Amino acid sequence: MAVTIKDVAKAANVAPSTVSRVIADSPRISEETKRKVRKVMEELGYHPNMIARSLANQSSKAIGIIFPNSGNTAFQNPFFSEVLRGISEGVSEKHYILQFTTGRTEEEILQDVKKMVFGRLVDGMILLYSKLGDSVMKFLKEQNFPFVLVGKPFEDSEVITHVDNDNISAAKEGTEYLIRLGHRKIGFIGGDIGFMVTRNRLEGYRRALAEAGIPVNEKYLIHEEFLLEGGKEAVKELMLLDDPPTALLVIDDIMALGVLKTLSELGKKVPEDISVVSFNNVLFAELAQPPLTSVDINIFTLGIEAVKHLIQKIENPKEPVKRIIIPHRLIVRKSCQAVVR
Amino acid sequence: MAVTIKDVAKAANVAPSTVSRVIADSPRISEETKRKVRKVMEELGYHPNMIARSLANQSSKAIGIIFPNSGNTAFQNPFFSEVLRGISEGVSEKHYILQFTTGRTEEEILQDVKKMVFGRLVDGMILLYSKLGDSVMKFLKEQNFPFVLVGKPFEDSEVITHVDNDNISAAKEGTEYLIRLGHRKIGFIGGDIGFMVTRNRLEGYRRALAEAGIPVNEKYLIHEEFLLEGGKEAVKELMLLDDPPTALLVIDDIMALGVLKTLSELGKKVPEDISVVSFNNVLFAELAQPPLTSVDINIFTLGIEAVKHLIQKIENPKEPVKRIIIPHRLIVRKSCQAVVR
DNA sequence: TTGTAAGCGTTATCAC
DNA sequence: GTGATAACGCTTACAA
Repeated sequence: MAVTIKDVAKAANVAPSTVSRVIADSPRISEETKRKVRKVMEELGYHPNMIARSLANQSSKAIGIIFPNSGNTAFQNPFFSEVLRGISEGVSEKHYILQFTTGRTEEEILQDVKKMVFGRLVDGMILLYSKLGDSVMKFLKEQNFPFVLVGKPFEDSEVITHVDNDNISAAKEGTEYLIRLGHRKIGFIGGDIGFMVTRNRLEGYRRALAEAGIPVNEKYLIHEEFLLEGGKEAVKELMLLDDPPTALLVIDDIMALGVLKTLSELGKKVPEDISVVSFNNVLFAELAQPPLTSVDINIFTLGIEAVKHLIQKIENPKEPVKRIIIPHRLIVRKSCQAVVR
Repeated sequence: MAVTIKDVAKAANVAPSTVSRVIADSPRISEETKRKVRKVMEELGYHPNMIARSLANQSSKAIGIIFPNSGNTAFQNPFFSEVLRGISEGVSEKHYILQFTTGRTEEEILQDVKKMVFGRLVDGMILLYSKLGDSVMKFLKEQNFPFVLVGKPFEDSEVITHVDNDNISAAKEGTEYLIRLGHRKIGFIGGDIGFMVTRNRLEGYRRALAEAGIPVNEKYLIHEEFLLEGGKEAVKELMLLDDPPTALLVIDDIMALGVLKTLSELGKKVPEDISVVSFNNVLFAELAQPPLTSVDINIFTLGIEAVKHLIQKIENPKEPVKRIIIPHRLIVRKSCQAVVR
């Protein structure tokens, strides 16, 4: 068995409580005893048992991360790797520890979350998606457990600290860019309409069209749950329309890659035959052929801010609810071109 | 404060130990008491405190995952997302929990690992890389702490349970495929030579050439640490050689994407002007333009097997050391073509 | 079949 | 300044 605080105490001829105080660097302990105890800790190779500490402190100094159903798409999408990088960065600085849900269905994830919350395994959670009627968020709210949402809540947004982009503007700007290039027939390829991000971006798209006096053609609207294969059929249908779009707003770089592929199979050239704007600006946007014009949403920062405000909330329960909006920026590359008349 | 085992005991008129036994579904408790206690647990909304349980059991039922310096490349590469999916799957089944290192330098990571090990935060670890002189693995070995390595150890491989691909054969086969297409001038673009995977694949490449009687041209060998940008200059130099290669073996799909991009900037067409074979077969290999011929190494399975054997080792310390080799398979797509004479 | 009590390794509240 | 001692919530001999 490993060396405990008691072993140190014995060897240093002090009480366990003294050792504990030395560890906490309590000002009420003399420098001399501190030195002595530290020396013994060193010699014996003492390391604190975090589990015992958690139990005594009623705090685990750990944060739980909730992914959308990891089985399918989630881990595939670099968005999550990138928020994770941000989160990791923040967490590391604050000396917290990271814990993950591993469930694949919403039900399994809920079980994971309950285990973490009730099991006192984490002090707070970061929810990486906002989905209509999500039972996980409902649970967190009911329990009044500290959490921050990455995304925009469907309701109670005055009560839920969240960090998000202004996705409506982001999509509006992307669409406006296309309109400025002379496009009037613009398709929208979105994901599951159950996710807030899909809705917001769709809304931005609609507003841009409205302001430009372009009626929305419902045939131009596609919602696919699956990142890649799924979009295929839909895109084909879209392009087979009598009056196919000359530009596409695609909700996500990865989906855009799928679209690019389908387009190339159909013999359509980007940007010559059709322009594409997507979102997120993950690494692969730049690597695509052609490089994608994409709205950068600062994913890394999303992660950093999420932990920052979560930790504030954990350490001060009276912390007011906050809404953090991370700026976005259209990165123009080579996937768009002015419409030829 | 939440409801504890004692509250349940009191409400059910039994001893705390009885409640504990009911939770563990001990056969020594009568069905009747079990029913009664369970009912009370339900009513009171009892949930076990995992921290307390860990302390009493001296086991956290948690597994730690060690990433290579996450700051840079690691999270960017879908390899890690994909192993994680596998690990996640395995872990979820066994009702273990996942914990992460968040450090960015080897030193920070080592600190994270020490905290997990000494702090009793995890029962075992999965090391996701094999690097020459790595202090993290050294530590794990010294402590005789249960871990499994994803990759091939540099030394002591009889002592370290590891799950790996036969990367030498994988690379040999990839190279042979190119040779069969008539290529004799084949470049090798690898990553950090400090990683075992780089060395093994280079070795496979060398063997294939040797068997085909093709001398190795050292000018054709490139080692770049950075996934994307890094390769750029090197690839340019390579292609500017008097006698440039007609085919490239690239260590990783993501790096291959960078290579594809650079090639296209140089006006070189793939596969017409130059053939490319890469490794890992992540999602993006298929999505690339042209779709990449890549050696599938079953990343997901790598993850699944890693947790499986780790858990065996955790639950039975006498479990023998194992070496698990996951099969690979060349997936032919459109990035290669026979050499024109 | 169930209860009692000690113990897991800390921290925190009192005393002195 | 430092030392006893009681938590924290659970498991597990050992008794009964």
